[in-house]
Amino acid sequence: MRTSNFLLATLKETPADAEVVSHRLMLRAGMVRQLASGIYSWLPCGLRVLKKVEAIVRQEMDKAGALELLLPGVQPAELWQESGRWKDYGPELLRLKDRHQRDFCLGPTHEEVITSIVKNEIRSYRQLPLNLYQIQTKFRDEVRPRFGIMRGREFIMKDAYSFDVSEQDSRHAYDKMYRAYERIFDRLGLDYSAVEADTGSIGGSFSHEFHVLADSGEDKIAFCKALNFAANVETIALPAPQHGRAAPAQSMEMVETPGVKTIEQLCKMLAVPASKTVKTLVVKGTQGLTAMVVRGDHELNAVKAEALDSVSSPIRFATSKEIKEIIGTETGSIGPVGMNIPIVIDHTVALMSDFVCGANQADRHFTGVNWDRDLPLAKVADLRQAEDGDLCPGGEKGETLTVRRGIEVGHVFQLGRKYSRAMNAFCTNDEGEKTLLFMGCYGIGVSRIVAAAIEQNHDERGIIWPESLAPYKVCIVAIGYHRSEKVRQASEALYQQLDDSGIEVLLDNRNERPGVLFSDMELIGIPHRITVGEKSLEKNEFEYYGRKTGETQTIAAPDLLAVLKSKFEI
RNA sequence: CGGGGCGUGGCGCAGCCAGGUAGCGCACCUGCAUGGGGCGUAGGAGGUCGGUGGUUCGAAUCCACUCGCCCCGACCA
Repeated sequence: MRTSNFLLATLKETPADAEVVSHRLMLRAGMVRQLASGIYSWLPCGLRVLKKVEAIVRQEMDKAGALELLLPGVQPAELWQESGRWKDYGPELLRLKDRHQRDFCLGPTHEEVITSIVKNEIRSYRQLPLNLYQIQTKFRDEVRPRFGIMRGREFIMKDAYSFDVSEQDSRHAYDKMYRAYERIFDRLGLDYSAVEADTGSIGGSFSHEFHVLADSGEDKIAFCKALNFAANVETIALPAPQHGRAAPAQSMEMVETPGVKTIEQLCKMLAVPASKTVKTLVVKGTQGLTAMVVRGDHELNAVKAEALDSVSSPIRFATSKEIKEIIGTETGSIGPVGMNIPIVIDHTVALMSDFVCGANQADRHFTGVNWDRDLPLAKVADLRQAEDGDLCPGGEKGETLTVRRGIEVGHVFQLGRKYSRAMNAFCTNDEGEKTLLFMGCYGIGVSRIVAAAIEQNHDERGIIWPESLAPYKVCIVAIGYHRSEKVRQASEALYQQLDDSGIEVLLDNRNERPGVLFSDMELIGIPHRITVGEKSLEKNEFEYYGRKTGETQTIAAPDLLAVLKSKFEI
């Protein structure tokens, strides 16, 4: 391809809306354009990268024995009513009506459709195991789309579904997918980690998420190097600490805390560390409201809270109106002392003494509060999120956890019989009995991977593609293409030679200043650059520049192809 | 959903408070010049100021409604 025939939609200035680096660079490099909130068009340069990701995913899925198909994006409500998710899915499911006023939705995922196909086609265990996948556009009406392609409403996903006659076979299919995912992310050239994940509302036996490690990630991942353990922080159970509770040293006092709404403000005003305070969060329970108490410097783990019988699932926080009506105070001054709704406290809170908490009166807190003496010890549970430095739950020698941020790009899941049961997907086993199928589902965020790869591979000049993802492998920058016949001929000949060798090459033959050519090629992140100019042509040489290494080298013309190939990673 | 912010040529912004000729930079087009890192120079084209309604002699500017986009949100409950 020549840039003279290409839509090279690069931007010199950064659009004001773009916050994270991948979003900025995708816009600046002319890869995507926003059409509506969370909805993007893919321009040629971006599409080439997207196709690279797709191709790798497709190859490895095929190699793992999965079969590709393509399912509809628009799905009838009946199917979702059958599985129960028409009610359960909530506003993220975009619903619409056709001209006959029949209900449909835009598929946010395809368990229903795939199950309906399989239950009609599969009769016997002899037809199994089966793993079907597709690469398709999905739509989830996110509350708050953000970070460009990273959390869009419309996005591209590879989703696979396995069907087996036994739990053991299903486990087999799961392991196979897990290994295929490792190969995929290796080939994509990403720094990633497979972590134990929450099976969430879907239930199921186990699940792993694949995360690309990046500071802009929305998830927190805990690692334990010593034990080779990694998990999403929300899944990590934290056992009760073994030490006891210190004896009370202070008496309980009410103090004025005007304007204090946050733990930070509270600590500042009273000059106490956050670990001496507690925060009380009010959530909707199965009967009325319930208070959850964690230490001031800890975070409530929504998954753990949800798991409690007394808390409604999905978890919902009480509104300020409800708090005012039932507890009779403003947010910011809530505490367990004299609380008139059920209380659950975290393990660590149960072991605190002389702590600070809200007094359930506006602008007042208590100091020197102690369990048993000032208030009865409440129900104790594991409520908080694991943090950097916490003890590794599997460790016995005091191993600690390190927490980093990750972007979830893949998820493998055992579904068990949830959907086959709801939708009556049976087959006959080797004893002639009808038996419910065991399912697994396996997702990869194809479009998100493009953004994640940029988060991990960029510098101040632009994107630095891993070779496996680059829109073109080599670019030829022709300096003086329109002025020098020599340059034009040499660059065209080189272009032809590379193209004939099956190398994806972009010839920049625009009538622009050299600086413009160089910086655009660096912005869009082409891994290898050959510069053709009169100076070097006189010596029958080309100049090489490596985007990732910054390496420059002059290469004698006859050696060019061989030397260039030696620089390729793949 | 709550809170905040922003909609003015393709992009980035000023003008709005104090109503009166719509402006700047980049990009674009035409010359000249230049040619190894987003040069220089001369000229030019392009906007019913998100939409609707109102106030006014007069609205980008004031008022009301509305649409769109962005950011923040247990941190405290």
